[in-house]
Amino acid sequence: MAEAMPRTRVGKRPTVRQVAERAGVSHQTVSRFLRGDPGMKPATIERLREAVDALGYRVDQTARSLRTGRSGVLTAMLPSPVTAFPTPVLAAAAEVAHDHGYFMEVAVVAGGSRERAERAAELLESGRSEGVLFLGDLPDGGVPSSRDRGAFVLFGDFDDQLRGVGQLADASPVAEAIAHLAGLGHRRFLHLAGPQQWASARARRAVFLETIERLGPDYPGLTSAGVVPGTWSADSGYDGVAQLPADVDFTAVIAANDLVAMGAVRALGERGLSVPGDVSIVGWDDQEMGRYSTPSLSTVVVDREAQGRVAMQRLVALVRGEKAADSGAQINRLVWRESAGAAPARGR
Amino acid sequence: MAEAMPRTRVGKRPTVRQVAERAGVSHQTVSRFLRGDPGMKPATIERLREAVDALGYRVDQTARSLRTGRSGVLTAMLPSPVTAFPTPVLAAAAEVAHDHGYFMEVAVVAGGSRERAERAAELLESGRSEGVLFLGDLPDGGVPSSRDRGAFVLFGDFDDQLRGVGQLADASPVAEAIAHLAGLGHRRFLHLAGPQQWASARARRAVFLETIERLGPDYPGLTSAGVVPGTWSADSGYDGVAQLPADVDFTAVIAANDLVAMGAVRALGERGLSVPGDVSIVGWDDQEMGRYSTPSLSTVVVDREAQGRVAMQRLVALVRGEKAADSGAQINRLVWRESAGAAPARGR
DNA sequence: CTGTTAGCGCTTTCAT
DNA sequence: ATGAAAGCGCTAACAG
Repeated sequence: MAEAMPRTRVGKRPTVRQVAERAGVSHQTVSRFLRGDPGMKPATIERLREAVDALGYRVDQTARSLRTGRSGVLTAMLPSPVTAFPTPVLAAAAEVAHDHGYFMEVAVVAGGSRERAERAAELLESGRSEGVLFLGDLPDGGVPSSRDRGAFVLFGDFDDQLRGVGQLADASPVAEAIAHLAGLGHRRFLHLAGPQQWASARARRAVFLETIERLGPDYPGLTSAGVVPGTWSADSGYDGVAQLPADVDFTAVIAANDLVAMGAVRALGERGLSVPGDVSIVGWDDQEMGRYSTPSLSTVVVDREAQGRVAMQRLVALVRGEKAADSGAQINRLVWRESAGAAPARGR
Repeated sequence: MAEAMPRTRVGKRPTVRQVAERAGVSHQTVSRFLRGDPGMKPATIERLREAVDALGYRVDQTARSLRTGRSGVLTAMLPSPVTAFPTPVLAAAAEVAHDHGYFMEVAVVAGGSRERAERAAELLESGRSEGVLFLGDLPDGGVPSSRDRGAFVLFGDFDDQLRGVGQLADASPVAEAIAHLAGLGHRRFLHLAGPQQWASARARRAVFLETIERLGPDYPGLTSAGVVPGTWSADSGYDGVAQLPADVDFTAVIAANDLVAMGAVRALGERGLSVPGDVSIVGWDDQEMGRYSTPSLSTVVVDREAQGRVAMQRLVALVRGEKAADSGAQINRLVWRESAGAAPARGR
């Protein structure tokens, strides 16, 4: 029962030497062939191609890595208590990695940012990975900057939705939304903020406050009705509104994301406030469901592919010791749907 | 400018020999220590622990893999044109892998099932991974059963939502939903089916038809108003209903998932039909937004953690040549919310 | 343009 | 309970 299985390696894979023998060359020449060495006699190449095919030979990546000291692997690291992750981000990143000759693996790490930093160090120092891309909230105590073994770490300046954080401008759609709504007559804005350990949540909150301040002179009466702390969940949006004191007055809500917005819409309804009749609301993410809900949600469309691409380009550049090209791609775009409209007539 | 970076290995990592020297033992003994060999003198152990700590030594996984022939890596493979993937599934799988001493990597592969099968073979045969877990729709032409190099492949009998497919019973909530709704007076059921290359979509469709048939005798007049082919998207649900001929008569809809359900709700509304006043509808997935939408969606709650766990347990068992324990966990649970209710009074 | 010689860092016999 | 020798499959150097 507990007899250890023999673990018989059924069909040992062929090695360079076997290929060499079959092609009538030295194993070294095979190696050259495998790496696509430019200067080789066409005849030799042909014989080698034949031998490789016939034997079904594949390079042993482990052996190659041992010798070269490079694993050819880059890691995207996800925090685990995130319910869903947009695969377009990952797919785009993987594609970029692939184009540069790397294999991208994803590590899903449960626990806090400490655990992730730890795992990253482990991956790097054990030689499994050459670089780590931190997705999600930032590791608290910074990032292990272990440069040993040629390993690099791209500091996690990409956020949950992979919002770039370097440029605070990335939360600019919040400013845009406020300006637009102010133009429609709205004056009192509420912000349902996301979890502040996430850089994107912080950015949105900051832009919210700053914009209200900045636009004040242009729109007399423009004020913040408050910033309600919360999470990324629909519950949070619902509770945030439901637990608001009765005298809080507002006609526009900037929600941390679409889920929060959806929760808020329901809570508003239960308070007898209709959207967009009494209150306008804007989310973030362009979740598919929000396009068909009633009301459909005004939101910020995020270019997930671009996020993944940009992030991975930076990591690849870093690992190679090059300088990352600063692609100024426009990643976020505000779209207006049913959940936002003109401010209600004055006087309640 | 274009000067190739020297790629100086800044701080070459210490090896077993350095540790051995410092601890005054042979490199061999270090190896034993690393693998936790039981029979060792406590004093030696202590000296080794000290040396390892002091030098900041970490095992070189690449070298170890080369020698042992086992990479210690298992791969979860995701198809790429899937907008979002529930991380709980991945997290649970990763945890199980970890508990068994494996590292789980995720590979996001763009393209069709052919590309994924190809990539799997590559991973296995190159020795990077010891086993692959196919998530998402099934590779068309079966799976590469390469047993070389001790590699195994868990055939992808897990679906998009990781619905186990072996037991068709897994779509049983559909049967349950129909029975419940029939009890509430519904007689004409419409099915908005998911993409049929996904096993779970096929299963739901099959159970739908089979249940209507089976329950016919108990509920006179019970019939299918049709099965509308579609995808997993909200668009699909919307179009499916919007393009229905005017004379199609039904009071209950079984949707492929929540997105489809949400799209359908809107299309119904535009046809002048209210949910659940005129039509009841049930989705699948328990998407967070559906809990707060108006109407909130009746749906099937899926235990994502259980799915990930079960899947990985099977893979680990397979790789080790053991037999997988058939955990009969209850994974799906129907919940009733606002979108479903009694059938409207007869006679339209 | 191709072959020979070493050796990456570790673990696995086999001694002692 | 520990040490010595050998080699996993590959590529980097240096010859030829």
